[in-house]
Amino acid sequence: MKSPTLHDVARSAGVSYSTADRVLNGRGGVAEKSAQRVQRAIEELGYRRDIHAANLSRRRNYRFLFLLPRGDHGFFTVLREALAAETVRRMVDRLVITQREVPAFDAEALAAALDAIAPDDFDCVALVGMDSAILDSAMARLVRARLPVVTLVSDSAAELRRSYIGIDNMIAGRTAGRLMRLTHRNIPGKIQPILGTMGVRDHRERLQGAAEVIAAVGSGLQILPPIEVQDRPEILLGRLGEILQGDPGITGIYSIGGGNRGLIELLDRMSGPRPVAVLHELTPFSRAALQRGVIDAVIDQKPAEEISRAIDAMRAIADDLPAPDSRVVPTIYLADNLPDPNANGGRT
Amino acid sequence: MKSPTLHDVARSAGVSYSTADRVLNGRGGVAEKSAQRVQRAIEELGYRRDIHAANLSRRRNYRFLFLLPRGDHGFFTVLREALAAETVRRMVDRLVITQREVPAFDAEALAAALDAIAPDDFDCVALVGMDSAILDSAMARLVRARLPVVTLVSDSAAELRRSYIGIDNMIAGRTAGRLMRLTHRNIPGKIQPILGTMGVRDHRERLQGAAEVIAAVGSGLQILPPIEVQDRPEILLGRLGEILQGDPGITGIYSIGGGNRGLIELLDRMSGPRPVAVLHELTPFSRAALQRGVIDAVIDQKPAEEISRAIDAMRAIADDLPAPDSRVVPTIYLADNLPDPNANGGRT
DNA sequence: GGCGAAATGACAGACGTCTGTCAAAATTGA
DNA sequence: TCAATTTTGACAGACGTCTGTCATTTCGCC
Repeated sequence: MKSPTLHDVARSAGVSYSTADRVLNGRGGVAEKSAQRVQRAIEELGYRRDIHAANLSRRRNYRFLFLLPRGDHGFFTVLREALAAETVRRMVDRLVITQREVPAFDAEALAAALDAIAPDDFDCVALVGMDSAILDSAMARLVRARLPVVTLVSDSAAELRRSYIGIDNMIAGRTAGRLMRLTHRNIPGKIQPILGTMGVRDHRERLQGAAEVIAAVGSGLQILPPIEVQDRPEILLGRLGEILQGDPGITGIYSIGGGNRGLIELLDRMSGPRPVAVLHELTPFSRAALQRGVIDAVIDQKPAEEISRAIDAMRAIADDLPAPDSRVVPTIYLADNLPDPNANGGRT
Repeated sequence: MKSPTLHDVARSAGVSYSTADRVLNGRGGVAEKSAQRVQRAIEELGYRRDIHAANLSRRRNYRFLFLLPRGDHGFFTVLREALAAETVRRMVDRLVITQREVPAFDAEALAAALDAIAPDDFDCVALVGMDSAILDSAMARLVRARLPVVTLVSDSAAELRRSYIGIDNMIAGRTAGRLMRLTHRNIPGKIQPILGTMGVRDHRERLQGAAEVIAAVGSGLQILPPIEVQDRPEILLGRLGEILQGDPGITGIYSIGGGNRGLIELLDRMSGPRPVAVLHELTPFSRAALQRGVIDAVIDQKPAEEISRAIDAMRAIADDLPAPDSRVVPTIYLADNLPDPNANGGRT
């Protein structure tokens, strides 16, 4: 009934506890054949080390560092809050989580933050990846110092990071495209994509995914060249305003990332029928817009779930278990299936 | 840096470890003022008992029993598999989970299964609720025997169960309704609901939710009287076949529960444009149908997540912590955002 | 057979908590 | 004031693992 202990293993292998321990923890100084007998006993008995007893004994804490983008960017705020909630919830499990803020979209600053880490202070680091050679080499330095790194929300340096936790942006884009097709069923239309900048891979991928689905033969839909708003609401208001005026045939707007607030403002001011609007990331703004019917759908990557899974992955890494990548499936929120805003999103 | 131990608390309160322990574990025989000093010290130091050390010491396992419906009903199969996966994943956390199967939709059998439980063998029981006085009284007996119960997927006896983990079916129905409106945008249409039986509260609630949204003023949509298929595919094939023949104005089908396979079969055979089809529960069947474009959307309650949260709730109950209800938000799957079928769904 | 090195076993003390026992101290009541 | 209670403290052994020390045994080799 009860699971075997290392003492049981030792007895079954006909060796002393000390020897079994030396094998289990790879301390060396064990004859080959003894080691094999211990290994066999472990397998036969189905021994699993009691990780909690082990952690107790070694006074071990899991010290994780999260480097999260600063700023009132809606999504990052949600992400930081999710981490804060998870930090206290996981304290009981010996998780000591440190949250540091770094400037958003600034690879050099992130690299500098990495360089400032004392590798012995943490067991694993999580960061939001970016395409940048400077960041890559900073990550390489960390990894060389034996501090594992995982990427969160946005991947980078796939050979260096131990795990990526986030959505597949191509899938997110396809999902948006599918929503456009469903809302258009046989009716021809034009979809206007809006994005921060084509310089961000995540945005490019979403656009590509959406384009694949929207422009498929028989969809009757056409996807227009994207507007780049560079995170500046006035650009959005101006350019999109013009375009909508000039072409009343626009039946859908896909906001790929950035500029949600400006877009919502513009839609709020529109009179008469408005295009179908699909946005990314559930924030207080997009939630309110959904609820008052100004937009139709929000595709969300569930930051709370990403945080929770990232922590799981980091713990697996710290415990030397295989940590699989964790692809989060983007979820679709409509006006009716919004999560309870008070719930801490992730779990319970 | 490191968190205080009960020894620290005792020292700070000026009492012995024994006394602090007596207070912490409510063993009695402690003078009121000593108890207060200990309590104050606990608060001042922010003491949190090390639950893992405690469990180690008391040789404690969390013994949970799940009573899950038997049968190849797609959803229940997924649910059982999710539990099996979670059972092994959580073994490391001292969770000993027993899974027993009971006949599906059979309140008396479920009640009998409850009566057969030895209350001392488990720390908490999870079951899929049903409206039934017999079940209620069996639950009452268990609760009186000090064995807490949580409901999963479907609620019942809200005063007896300690926690409900599942979706709000009204919300699920509204979400389906919203999908119908989005796919119809201004185009009038008729929506045909299909359900197992009006005798199941979950189905009634979904229908009601959908009706609220579909029949709202200005939607241009009409909701037809539901077809009850009683889980018998031939009824569905016959009745729905007739109806579709007779009324080509049907533009949407909402399958509320049960009969998915029959519906998919029928849609597969249809030629020409088909109505919008929204189903519940992701199963191998509905997934395949989504992928080949025979249906448009699946509303899923994420069984793996429900299982995971149920376990969390049960553990909280066993540890005497408050266990909040956990409303799972129904999620929408389209052809493009399907989860990886190999992933164990829930976590990691 | 004897030497050195390698391998092994035996302990002990720790981690933070639980549980039981027993004696000493403090408090209460008559 | 004394006895009966109540309260308290001290201790020991446990849970399963880690870690270090030290003595003993075994082995390979000359």
